[in-house]
Amino acid sequence: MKQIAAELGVSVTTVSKVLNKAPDIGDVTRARVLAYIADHGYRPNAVARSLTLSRTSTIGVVIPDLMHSFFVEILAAMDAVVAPKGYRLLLCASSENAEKERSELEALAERRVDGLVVAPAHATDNEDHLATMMKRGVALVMMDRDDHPAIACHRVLTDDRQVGRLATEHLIALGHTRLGHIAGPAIIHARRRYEGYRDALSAHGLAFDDSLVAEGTFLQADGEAAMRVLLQRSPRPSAVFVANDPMAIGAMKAVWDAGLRIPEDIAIVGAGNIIHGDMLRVPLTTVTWSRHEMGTRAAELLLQQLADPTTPPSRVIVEPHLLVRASCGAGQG
Amino acid sequence: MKQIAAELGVSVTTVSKVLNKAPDIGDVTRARVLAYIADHGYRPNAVARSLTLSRTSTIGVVIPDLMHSFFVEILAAMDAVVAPKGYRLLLCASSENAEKERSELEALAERRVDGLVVAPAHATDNEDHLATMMKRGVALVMMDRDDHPAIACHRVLTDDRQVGRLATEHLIALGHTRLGHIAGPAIIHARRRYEGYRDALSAHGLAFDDSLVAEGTFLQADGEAAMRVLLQRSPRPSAVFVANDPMAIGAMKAVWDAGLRIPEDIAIVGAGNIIHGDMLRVPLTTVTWSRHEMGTRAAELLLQQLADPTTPPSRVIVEPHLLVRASCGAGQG
DNA sequence: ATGAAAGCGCTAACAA
DNA sequence: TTGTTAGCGCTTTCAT
Repeated sequence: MKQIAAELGVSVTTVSKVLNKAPDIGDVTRARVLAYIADHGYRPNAVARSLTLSRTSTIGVVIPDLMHSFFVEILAAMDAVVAPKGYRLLLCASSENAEKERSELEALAERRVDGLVVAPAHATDNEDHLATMMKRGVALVMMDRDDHPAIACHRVLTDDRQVGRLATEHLIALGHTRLGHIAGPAIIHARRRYEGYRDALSAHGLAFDDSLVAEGTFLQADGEAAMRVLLQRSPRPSAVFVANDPMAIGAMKAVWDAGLRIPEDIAIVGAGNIIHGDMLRVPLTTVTWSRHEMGTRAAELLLQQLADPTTPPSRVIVEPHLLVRASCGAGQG
Repeated sequence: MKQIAAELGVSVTTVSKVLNKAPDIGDVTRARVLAYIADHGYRPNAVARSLTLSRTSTIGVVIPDLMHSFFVEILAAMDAVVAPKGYRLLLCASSENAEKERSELEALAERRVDGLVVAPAHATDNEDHLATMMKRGVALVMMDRDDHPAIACHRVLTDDRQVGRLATEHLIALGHTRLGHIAGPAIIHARRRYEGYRDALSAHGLAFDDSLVAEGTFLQADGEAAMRVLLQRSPRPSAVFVANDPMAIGAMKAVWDAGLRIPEDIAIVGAGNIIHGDMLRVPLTTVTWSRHEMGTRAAELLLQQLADPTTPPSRVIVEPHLLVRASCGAGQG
């Protein structure tokens, strides 16, 4: 393409300089080049540019669930800080599946993204990839999830144990004593929510009953299946803390399919404040924290790391709080 | 990197051939190379590869609303057909904004995507870009929206006029006579839904009342604002066809905020079958069509176009049908 | 103020 | 079966 631009009788170097706003270019030449570009509709080739610069101005983002508004909101916040700096986001979904995640990470590695924001789908898998990418100089931020302790990267998280506590204590305050939990998969993030649940139980002298805990992968379908299991227990729990909102919605479905009512027969509290959670048949009480802050902080850390790769890893915690709606019953207890 | 692989005393060509599974390579050499790659964790540089091949194996996707499950479901379907062929999707959101769309299209052009799937946000803007990209040999599929008639590309659509008819006739069958419409923006797709609404009106001898039509951009917030406008009319409409589900949800919010009931005071029908539409406080009656089929067909057409750029443009229509839930009241009327 | 030359990591003829 | 050579489109010293 620049060949063609050399039709103006200038060198490719000159054109390149014009495009990069180099100062050492004559005004007339610059004008000529700009004019030519304007009406011939030339677009620089980012691929070639990336190759020479060994920099793609692209940030890979790997999230576990594209259908969950939580991650999409974070994404939007990241994009807002990163786009003005000339970076683009390359979005990948792992579907809470370590293998899919691996293949996405490999693709991102081959594409030579400058940075990476990931909410890992698994506690141990793919750690090699993450480590390799860091070693290669790819800036890494771990987002929402806190596994892979050996990876020394920035982390933007919420206080998951507190999430579990807030949710469970709300239920307890409402007078429930037979409390179930639908847990997430075997990652530390889910584990902490579970621990928060147990914290609250023991803080209030309630016995822990193993049979009242079911497990899912954080996806809606699993929440439904898990709730069906809990409904088999007798006596069944009168209230359930579900580890995230998509599963909570699945759980609600299971409750209604069983002909029971929320919250009269069973109270439900989720986490993550999914979109339209306030518009549901029974508005979902949930624990929430700022997606905007998570996305913004993650993006800022990423950019900082890109600017100065020696920045020591930091750990930012976005505080959660309870959002009371209708799915646990009337008042604040 | 291949320099380093030439540590094995072979040429880069040889390594390249191994990676591309060329047949003319000795078994022992192949094995040695593969072994080296395996334990040195080498990843080919897709940027360089793209440069030589002038092919990125990337398909750009521009959708208007990342928070709308409709598009995300289509995306998932596309990914499922395209990924096994070695293509990756590069996702961009226009937020129903022509300027944002323009900047995303420019970025995709610079990145030299091989193909493009777009649901255009505007009837005329950015047509130059689309045309230029086609001229450059980028395979283009227009998805869900049918503007830019001058662009001769594949199109995967639903029958939008029929969408409007189905929705409106449902309302009429239920006995409503004062029918409002919350329309989408000035694109043909929205216009057709509006025409379907008018078709149904006149087919049943109902007068069209201009004051009962409000307009939004397809985003939820606009649906809410538009419904507030319609509620000012007196008498207000007893039923409203909203051009898509996100706006329908916004509209529901406005109705409830005004202290009215759905469907008793006002019936609502949407279009697009948004996720959790069945779980809303009042389950949303909507017109639906297969996102899976749309995504699959779009992806297949894209691949075909990539394989044979001379393929004449085709036009596939995915038929819509009514999905009755509760937001318009009891029975089938 | 402008340009020549080298090189980013890869693939594709074409030779050997 | 393997290697040599020549680019892909760009940026970047370093001369001029």
